[in-house]
Amino acid sequence: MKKREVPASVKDERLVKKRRNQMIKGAISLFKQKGFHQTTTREIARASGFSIGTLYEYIRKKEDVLYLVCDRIYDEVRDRMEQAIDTTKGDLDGLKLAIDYYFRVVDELQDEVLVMYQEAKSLGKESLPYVLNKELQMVAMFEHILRRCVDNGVFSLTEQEIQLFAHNIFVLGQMWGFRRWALKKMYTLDEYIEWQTKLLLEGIMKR
Amino acid sequence: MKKREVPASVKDERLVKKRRNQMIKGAISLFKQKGFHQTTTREIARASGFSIGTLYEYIRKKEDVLYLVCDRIYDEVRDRMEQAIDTTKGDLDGLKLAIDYYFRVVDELQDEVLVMYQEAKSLGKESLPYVLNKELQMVAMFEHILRRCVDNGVFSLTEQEIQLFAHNIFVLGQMWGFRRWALKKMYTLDEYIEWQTKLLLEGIMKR
DNA sequence: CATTGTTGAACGAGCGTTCGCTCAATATTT
DNA sequence: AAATATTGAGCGAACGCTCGTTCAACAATG
Repeated sequence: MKKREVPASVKDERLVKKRRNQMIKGAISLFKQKGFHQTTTREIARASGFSIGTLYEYIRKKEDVLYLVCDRIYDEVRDRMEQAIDTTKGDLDGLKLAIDYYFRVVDELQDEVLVMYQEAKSLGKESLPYVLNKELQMVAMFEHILRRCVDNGVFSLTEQEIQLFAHNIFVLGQMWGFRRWALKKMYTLDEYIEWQTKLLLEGIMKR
Repeated sequence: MKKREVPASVKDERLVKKRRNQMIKGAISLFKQKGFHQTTTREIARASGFSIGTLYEYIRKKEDVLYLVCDRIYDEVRDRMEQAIDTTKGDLDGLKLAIDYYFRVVDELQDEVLVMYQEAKSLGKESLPYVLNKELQMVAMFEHILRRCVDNGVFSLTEQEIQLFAHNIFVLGQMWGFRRWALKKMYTLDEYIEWQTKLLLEGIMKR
């Protein structure tokens, strides 16, 4: 996945990285407040700590900033997940912990997740599939855990059910981020995780 | 809920309604293709069948169009639901039917739902709560059904669980709309409804 | 002819993007 | 080591264009 050198010049690698980081950090904080479309390139430059001219030394189009931001956020979420979750164990507590940890990551990065969620659609035909693919990779982490559980006889699901269930975990996690206007009035994060885990695993039917 | 007369003039009611309908219809089809921000007022006017000047006889700001569109879409979804769902019965089949019907409405109006979902955030501080409230009303329909079921002893849930579960139904329905890029590769609508209903009701645990 | 409805040219703020310039740091020459 | 030349990151005024919005003129209605 080496592609996507946004400009083409041959500047100092260190500097480019540093400037990009300034840019991403500044842009995320602006996108959180006003969204991608209402944020001007000049604002991004100012928030990054350099001028509009310099900004365009490191990107070609405004949309490139959005791409870099989405890319970074996904990496951040994925890194945190990988760092904390053991996808190989395959027992029920492993699954519960994965859900718990994922929901907490979404909570901690809720602004970032919201940005990505709401603005990703503004990416061009070129970048969008690349970003969506990153999302599928995260869903695949849950699929993997579920498959291990099925192998170990913790519960039995078809492959189709595994994939759907993984999507559900993923989306219901995000839901805590993008529907907080409604949910935070009703639950704390801990309660949300607890009830949601219960509903996911056991459903609502009497047993 | 009489508020929100977007302009305030005293034109012929019939005409105002007619023009607004033209506008909403034209705008929805444009927003579906290009989103709110990339759609110009001139395009909206042309798609509505009149001129830019006339457009501004019936709205004050571009955002008013978005408000009208969101408002209409919610009404459309809610009307279809109310027309088909009996919220008073309170048995298991009633719940299943409600889910089934809701998912099919989302499927049928998927472009519209997507528009609302992605663009509602562009509404101003004034209109957004009004629209979000309409969303809660729809969630409340599911809450009502669930409460009746609990009353009838079909299953037992706390009030908190009822509300969360209603949100889950609502969001997992929308998920079929906003994640179709991933889901349509795996399931038909019928399959989606079938598996999703099963997962929602029974969870994944062995019983 | 008065009222109501329609039109689109005109406006101007604001936008993304460009490009000629600056100047400290570095390399080369003397 | 002093003098000179080269580099390229950084800059921001300026450009061209788009788009939301207005309004004086015109058309239709009754």
